[in-house]
Amino acid sequence: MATDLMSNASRREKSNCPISYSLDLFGDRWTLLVLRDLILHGKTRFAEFQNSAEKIASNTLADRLRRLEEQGIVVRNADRSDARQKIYAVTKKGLSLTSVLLEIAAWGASHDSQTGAPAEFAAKFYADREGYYREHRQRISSLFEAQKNR
Amino acid sequence: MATDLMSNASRREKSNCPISYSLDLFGDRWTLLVLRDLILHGKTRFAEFQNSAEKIASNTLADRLRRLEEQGIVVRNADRSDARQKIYAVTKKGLSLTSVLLEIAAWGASHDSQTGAPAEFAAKFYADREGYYREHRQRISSLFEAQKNR
DNA sequence: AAGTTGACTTGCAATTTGCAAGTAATATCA
DNA sequence: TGATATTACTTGCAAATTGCAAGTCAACTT
Repeated sequence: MATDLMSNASRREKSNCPISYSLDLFGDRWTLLVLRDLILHGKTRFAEFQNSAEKIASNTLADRLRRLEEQGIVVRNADRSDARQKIYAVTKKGLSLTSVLLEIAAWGASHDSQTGAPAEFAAKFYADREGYYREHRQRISSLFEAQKNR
Repeated sequence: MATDLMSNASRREKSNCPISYSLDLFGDRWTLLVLRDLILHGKTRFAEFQNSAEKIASNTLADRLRRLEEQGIVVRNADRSDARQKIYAVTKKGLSLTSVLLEIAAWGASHDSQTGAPAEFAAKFYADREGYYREHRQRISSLFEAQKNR
């Protein structure tokens, strides 16, 4: 599997567009799902990511985690009480992708008639994004704090 | 090239997650760049998309436009004054992806030291998203209005 | 000491993508 | 009016990415 950073985007010509830059880092089918698990579901271990409903392959997961780490979006630490386990957590840079995730979630929730998201979610989010962030900041940033104290 | 809808996501197990749903539709290296060109740069023709700095291959572009059309995110109309040309435009559903694009752009602009985005963009956007949307709504929705009147 | 667990890696087949070269239907030019 | 351009694609093939199943290997657990 791809070892060098950027191989994900190696075929695309460079541009100075910030959207293109972002997509080089997370514009693929899996990266944002891993970040969703980290940021919104509080998952921290390899096996937990594998257990998500979408069933990412272990080699792809390893590759995505490696890239995210190389980009400073996640950090990998050994678990103190069990050295086999590695604990993944988002950095501040990674946490700042929360609004991207929520925006994508709100769009999906509004357009997927089969969505599993709570019925009010999208409406509440669109009506007052800042309010929504404020309301959930505690929960979201607590994940980050937990990681800092390791 | 993939002809049937969803082949892009065929390998991923279904889930009821709205993020997963969204990524099935635009979680790849090219789709959001096409939407960027449509929504933020006002491009409307096949050749215009091909001319963007990232140099999408023509078969991939055709495939992405086809999928977006199948999903009701863009519409394709013949140009009245030149039947060779097709005019692509976003629908309301497509236009509602603007906030996703801007959120991704702001993140990229904040983290890419080489970004071509104006220096104040990300700061202004993060300081007051609603204000930013309000300020640019005219420009953005005019693209939509132009399409509606065809 | 033997078995289990967790986090990966490896090999190979199936898919997707990029590249270069078509093709087909207009439109424009001489 | 016939020849040449344009525009929006399609096609064939090579290269890159992904998924799947089966390891590997160090650290627990019993």
